[in-house]
Amino acid sequence: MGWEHDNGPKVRIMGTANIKDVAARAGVSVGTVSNVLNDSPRVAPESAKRVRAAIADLGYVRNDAARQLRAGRSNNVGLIVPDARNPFFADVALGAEEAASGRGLSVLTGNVDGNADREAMYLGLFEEQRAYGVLISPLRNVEPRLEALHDRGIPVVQVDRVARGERISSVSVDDVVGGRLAIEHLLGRGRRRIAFIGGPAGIRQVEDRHRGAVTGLAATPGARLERIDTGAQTVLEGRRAGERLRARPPRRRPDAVFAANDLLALGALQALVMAGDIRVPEDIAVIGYDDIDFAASAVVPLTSVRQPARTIGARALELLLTEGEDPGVGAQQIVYQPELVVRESS
Amino acid sequence: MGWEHDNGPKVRIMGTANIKDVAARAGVSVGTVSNVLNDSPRVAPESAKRVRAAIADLGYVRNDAARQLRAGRSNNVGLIVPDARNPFFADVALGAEEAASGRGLSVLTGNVDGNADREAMYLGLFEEQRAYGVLISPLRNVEPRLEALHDRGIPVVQVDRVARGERISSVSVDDVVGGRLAIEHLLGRGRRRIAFIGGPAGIRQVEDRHRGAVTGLAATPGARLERIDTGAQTVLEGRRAGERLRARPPRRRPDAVFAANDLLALGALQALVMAGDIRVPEDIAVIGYDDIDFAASAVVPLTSVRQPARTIGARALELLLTEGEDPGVGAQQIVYQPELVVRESS
DNA sequence: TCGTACGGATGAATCGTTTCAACATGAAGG
DNA sequence: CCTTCATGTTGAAACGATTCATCCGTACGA
Repeated sequence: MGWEHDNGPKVRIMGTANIKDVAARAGVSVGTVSNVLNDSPRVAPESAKRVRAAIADLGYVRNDAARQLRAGRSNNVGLIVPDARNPFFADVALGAEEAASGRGLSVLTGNVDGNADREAMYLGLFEEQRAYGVLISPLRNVEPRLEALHDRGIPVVQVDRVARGERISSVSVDDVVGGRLAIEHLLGRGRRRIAFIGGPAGIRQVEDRHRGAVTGLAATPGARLERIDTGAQTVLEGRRAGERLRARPPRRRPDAVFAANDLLALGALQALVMAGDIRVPEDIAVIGYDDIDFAASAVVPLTSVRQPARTIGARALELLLTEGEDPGVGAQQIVYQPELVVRESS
Repeated sequence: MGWEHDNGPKVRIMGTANIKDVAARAGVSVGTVSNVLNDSPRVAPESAKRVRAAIADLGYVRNDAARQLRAGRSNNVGLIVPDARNPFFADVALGAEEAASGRGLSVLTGNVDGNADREAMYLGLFEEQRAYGVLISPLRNVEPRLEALHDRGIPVVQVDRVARGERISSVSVDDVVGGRLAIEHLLGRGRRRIAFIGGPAGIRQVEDRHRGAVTGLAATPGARLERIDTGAQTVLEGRRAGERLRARPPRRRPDAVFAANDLLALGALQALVMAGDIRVPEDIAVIGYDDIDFAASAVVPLTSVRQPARTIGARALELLLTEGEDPGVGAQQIVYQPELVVRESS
């Protein structure tokens, strides 16, 4: 190459070295360096040592973009969650991350925060990045979009929502059953005027849980279900809904509240007991959904419908792997059953 | 090219089309397609229309790896959080995401879950990906690592921790002041035997808050601070610590608990009041840290030290931008002041 | 008529890695 | 001495987008 001597000005700025520089410094070819990087067995120990020394000297770090370009796909799994502030999804993420580590995959999470545009943005991002796969708990129905990813060779698994079509896999919990469990529990406690507090209409989880509640109610004559819509599924919105109930004259209040998730339930619970004139569960029973950690330490420990969040995340990632390895296998729908956790609030 | 006719077998499998295919189909050069993709002004409307039609027909999606390879950096900002289950970090993330959107950047979050290996893994990942920048709330001191990223041209901002060196920017809240605020509040309520419950020793936030507590205590003779170490900063660990306190004979119990974060505080609070023989705050006052949403809806609404989580995230991202645009500017250390939020638990 | 300016379009070079057919070397076997 | 085999190593091709010097027409002014 003609610059063995006078290496002063040839020194690259630290951190810009590429595989060629490493090869030159170690006195081997780029192919050999690449073999060392991917610890292929076909490298003599002596060469490997020199290569590793050169890497350390130059502060070389592999350029993943080039690697991906060549490979055609990346080793990142995209996880798209509707609301990172909901601990339920943090748990799902944890399950996925645990399953991914050790298999050379990394999970990168995109937080949609209830915004459909951002959901589309992250889907586009992972598509452009040719992610190894995508896990998504969609806000609304985006299956056409997901099938497009699938066709591009990016495995997709829907989390917390059963896929309608037959091409996308999913891992979920039966929310209709969960809603029914909740309502039957309240009915069993003698409650008849029940309020359902739920996030923006159209959100699948909300609708399914509501539907389950309606179903469960049908068998009991005289039982009523009122629906209170909220703008989002947050503690704040729950509090607002609770305040609206508290503002009513006592006899127009429900005798039980079923919230579509624990954030709403905790907010509502707080608003109800705040003034002290309403007792939970005596006057109004409250039940939530997800059984997040905070449910147990609420003003009144919260009855809730538990979902196996971590298991869901882990299982979803495993489905992704099987599809990634063998794209031929058909889609699978895995449905877990929810579990009622009774505490003092009901 | 010789295949204008007989386009049957030439049709690419949907989703594998590249920019050349688009160019061929639109009857223009790849350069022109690229110009359309990056909406450069130098394209005749007519050509642009044909290109867009071709893109739609072929289901073309840009390959980000190739784009990044050429560009030398990506448009993704990596956010590394120590514990996604702590709503505080979800809020920080939200702040960063809001600041990023609209500037063509996406935030991808890596959850370390208290595991230093995974922290290193995500740092390596974002380095290999040549991320636009990295925001990190480090578990322990990783500044050497961060400076390496910095030298490679990847801006780094430490979140929730003041940088020691002068090369890395940071956005944080003064945890020593926060610890002092908490302890002074408890002292002001007449408490003298205080227990500090904190995550694994060595975690910076824990140590700073503890240090602040010790400082605040010094002025009051007769006041004692006991330290109870936990293995992690979770609700569960907090509950365990609370149970240990409850198991003591009444006179050996503290008269106040200061927890290093709200998760610990909520767990401890729950354990303390569970049996009913301990009253909060009469027998034992409890104060937490972060003022997460759930603090207000706890068994006994929790007094806490508030940090402006969203602002921190947003500000950190802005620092990243200024460094990204002009790498010459020096590092900045932004420190916010914490704020005491008094509720019923103290 | 010639020169020039300008809006558009072109396509080869480039980014950094992996892959793989081909090659070099030495040892073992006939 | 000639094959055959195993073990390492080589380096050019390929991945797909962006960039930029160059080129093509056309219109306008002198």
